[in-house]
Amino acid sequence: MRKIMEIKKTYEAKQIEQKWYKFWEEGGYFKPAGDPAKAPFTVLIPPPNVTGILHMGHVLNNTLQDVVVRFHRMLGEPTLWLPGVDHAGIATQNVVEKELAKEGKNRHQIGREAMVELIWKWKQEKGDRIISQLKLLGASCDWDRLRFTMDEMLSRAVKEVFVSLYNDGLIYKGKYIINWCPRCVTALANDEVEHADESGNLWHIRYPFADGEGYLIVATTRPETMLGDTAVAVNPKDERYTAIVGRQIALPLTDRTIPVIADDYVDLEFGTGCVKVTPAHDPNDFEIGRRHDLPQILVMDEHGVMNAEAGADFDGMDRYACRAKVVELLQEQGLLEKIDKHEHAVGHCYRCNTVIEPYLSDQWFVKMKPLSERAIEVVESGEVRFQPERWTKVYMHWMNNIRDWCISRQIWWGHRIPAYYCEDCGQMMVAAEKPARCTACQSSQLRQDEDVLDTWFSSWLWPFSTLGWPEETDDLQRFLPTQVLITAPEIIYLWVARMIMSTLHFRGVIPFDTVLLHGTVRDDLGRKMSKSLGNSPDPIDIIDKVGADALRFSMVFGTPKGADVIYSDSILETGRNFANKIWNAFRFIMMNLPEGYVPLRKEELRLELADRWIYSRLNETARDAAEHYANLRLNDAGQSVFQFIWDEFCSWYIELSKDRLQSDDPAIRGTALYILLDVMQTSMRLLHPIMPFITEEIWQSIRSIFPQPEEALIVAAFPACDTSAIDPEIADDMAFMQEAISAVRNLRKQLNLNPGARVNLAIRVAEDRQKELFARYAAYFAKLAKVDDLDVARDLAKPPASIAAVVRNVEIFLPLKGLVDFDAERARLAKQIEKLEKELAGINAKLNNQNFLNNAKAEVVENERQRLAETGTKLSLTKDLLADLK
RNA sequence: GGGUGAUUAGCUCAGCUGGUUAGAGCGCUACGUUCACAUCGUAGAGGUCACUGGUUCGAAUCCAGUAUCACCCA
Repeated sequence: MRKIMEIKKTYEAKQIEQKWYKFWEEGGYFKPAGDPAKAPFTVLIPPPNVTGILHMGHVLNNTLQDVVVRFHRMLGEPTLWLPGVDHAGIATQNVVEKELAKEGKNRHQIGREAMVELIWKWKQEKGDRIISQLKLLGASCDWDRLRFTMDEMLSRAVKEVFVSLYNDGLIYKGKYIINWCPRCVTALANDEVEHADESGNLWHIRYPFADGEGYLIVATTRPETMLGDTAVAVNPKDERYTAIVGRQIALPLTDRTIPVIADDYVDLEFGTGCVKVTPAHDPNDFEIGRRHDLPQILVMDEHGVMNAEAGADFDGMDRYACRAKVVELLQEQGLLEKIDKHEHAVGHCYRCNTVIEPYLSDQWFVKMKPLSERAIEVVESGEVRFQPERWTKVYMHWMNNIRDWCISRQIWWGHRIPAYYCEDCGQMMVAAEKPARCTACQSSQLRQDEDVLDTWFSSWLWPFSTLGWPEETDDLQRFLPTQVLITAPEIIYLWVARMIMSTLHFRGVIPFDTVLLHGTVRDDLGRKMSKSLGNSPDPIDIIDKVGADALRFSMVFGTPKGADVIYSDSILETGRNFANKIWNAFRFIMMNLPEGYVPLRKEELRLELADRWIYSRLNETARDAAEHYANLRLNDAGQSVFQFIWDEFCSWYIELSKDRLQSDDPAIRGTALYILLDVMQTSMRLLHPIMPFITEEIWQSIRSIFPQPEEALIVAAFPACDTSAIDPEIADDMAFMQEAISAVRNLRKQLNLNPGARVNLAIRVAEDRQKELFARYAAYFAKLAKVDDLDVARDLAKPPASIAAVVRNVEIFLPLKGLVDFDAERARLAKQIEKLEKELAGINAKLNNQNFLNNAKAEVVENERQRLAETGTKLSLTKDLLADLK
């Protein structure tokens, strides 16, 4: 027997995890290898922000990816998980700006070049922290291929794409209403705007007709924008207003007159049914303005300060000061009808929380409609599949209503737009490299566009830019299309859809065939984890405490495909306890290993019921787990392996092996040891994708004494199901023994027997086969139910003063030595009878129903017949028992 | 306002193509320190599957409506 001291009593993850991660990384196991004849399996990481630090959302996302990747690696497919980070334009620039602010400086003071240099420096020093954190989690990415969206290679792809789309007429520069942050002085993408409900006012303002007869009332939440109004709109179906369409309004506080127009956009129900139209300061009004060819009057500058167009009274005022003044003046002039309290959603900058101003400005756009057509087709045809399937609808809805994409950002950190302007003649040139001379006037005075591209403009190229495009690299040939993309549904539009479009356009292939969308990690109150709530635990602390394996298992176990994860420390215990359980099963085996152990040869094994049963179950588990992993039902994969290891291997097989390990017969002992080791090492293979570290540790230990063909579990074969080992008859015999043992344990509990107390049993069987089974495996009862004598016979007389249980068609009697509460026993039997009768009634109802017999499938009917017989027998036996007690 | 989804044990949720005795983890109750594990073991309690109709021989499962909640978009 080995020294117990060698293996700690509780599993301690930390050192073990570090040891094996180093072993894998140095051994090059994360690189695509495997069977060259097999098609590669590739997963693209959703690149985290370079500023990011690991949070629970990353843990979920990357754990799922790693499980899938490891599973496929074990199938022998050349597997590549391609990692990378993105430069996160606004977020990163903000981080560095904040540091600058601590020194009392801002970016404008130090200038563009110095600022960009500073951000690069920050990136080298503090960026990529998340990469080392992913390693702690166990992520098996090919780190030699780590990409960054601002890498030379990826930047080249960005420029190529920009120029190409421009030349195809798919990129254009134009005036557009965008979300504008007056503090950051930049356009924001829709997703960068956070909406919050705020209580504001709805000001009702009188707009007098120009001819002096009467007025209309319009309602607005932003009265200052009236200075830029260029029309009033009513719904064409609105009979109240049909007569006034075409008349002119004298716009208050200005000297302008504006027309009344009719447009379907106007809601008849809302407010007065009249809407002021400010095309330069409201997205809906912008659209109305386009339809009716209205002027666009910009009354504010980029800092949210009113300009000359607003009129001399307001020029130079902040937008909120202006609002107050406008209201005040309207009041004075008797044009303010009323003020209502009004709840409405207000957009805020996700960075600085400043209220967003819809703003008309020069921006660059990608024309999306032409790109969307094939992207719709490939999803309709099933070439690209979303899982869970419901997200297909979300994707389609967006695709069918796609809008042009504003790709310019007024910041410095990112890919600068490759457009150049001639200082002399104003000519615009788009080119990957700066032209030497103006194409129109030959001037050499050229200036590059100040704006940079939206970060998504580099990440939408991720499927091919990371593989070396525009070079025709081997990687590109080999790994595109990739297989599974695993990400969060929030970025279906921002990223997933755009990748599909770009890859189809530039490569003519789909980027991936399956998109797995997972849920959000929430706290135990169901709230999203967020910095401001402070409800987000640091995953690194968790890994430090219980290990990455425990964290990974806990996350996977409780998370069905696509569902949210409710995280609390209590779910963590599931993984921690499981790791400990596995560890102790392993420890038990090692403790029983003789010095100089040599495994038996397969032919020397002397298999008995439990052995055949555990192999039968092992193979079923291998089959189920493989299916679940392949179908991305990772929680089910975890569930089946968990259940097999804990409830079957540990609770039954190990217990039953204990006596045999004490046997003097080397064949008996050797058989038990062999199977313990073999089932254990196979189980480690099944579990490895989810808990890579502990499984590698145990598997390597076993391998040193129980030879395995592979050198490391990470690249070991995932067990194929040996269907010949799955034996329903064996399973049924074993189930019968288990049911009987449980029944005896139950009886013991009825009597409140001490767990150590030994008992005798009498069993009345119905078939000779059963008698043989009980006789042969009496040892199981001795071990697991503390039974000494087992008296088994077909015509066995019920022992006097005994309590009994019915298992299938067998009666098990436990003679009473001490006192028994007969009332309690009668109550228990009566309850059981009631349950059985109810069940029987249900079965009878079905079988007496001619329609059921006619319509149901033959096997369903047959199944009911069998149940009728079994339940009937059990019921009558139980009734006899009760009668005996009366 | 438009869309998508959810409602099953005290809690968090499974239950995939209608036929199960409706499951799991945690929690709860009782007993237990026998030589893998108290991060454990054994046994047990606990559910009119949100509501109302419908389809069907048969509905937690399919359909319609109602209620409550959540998320996304505007």
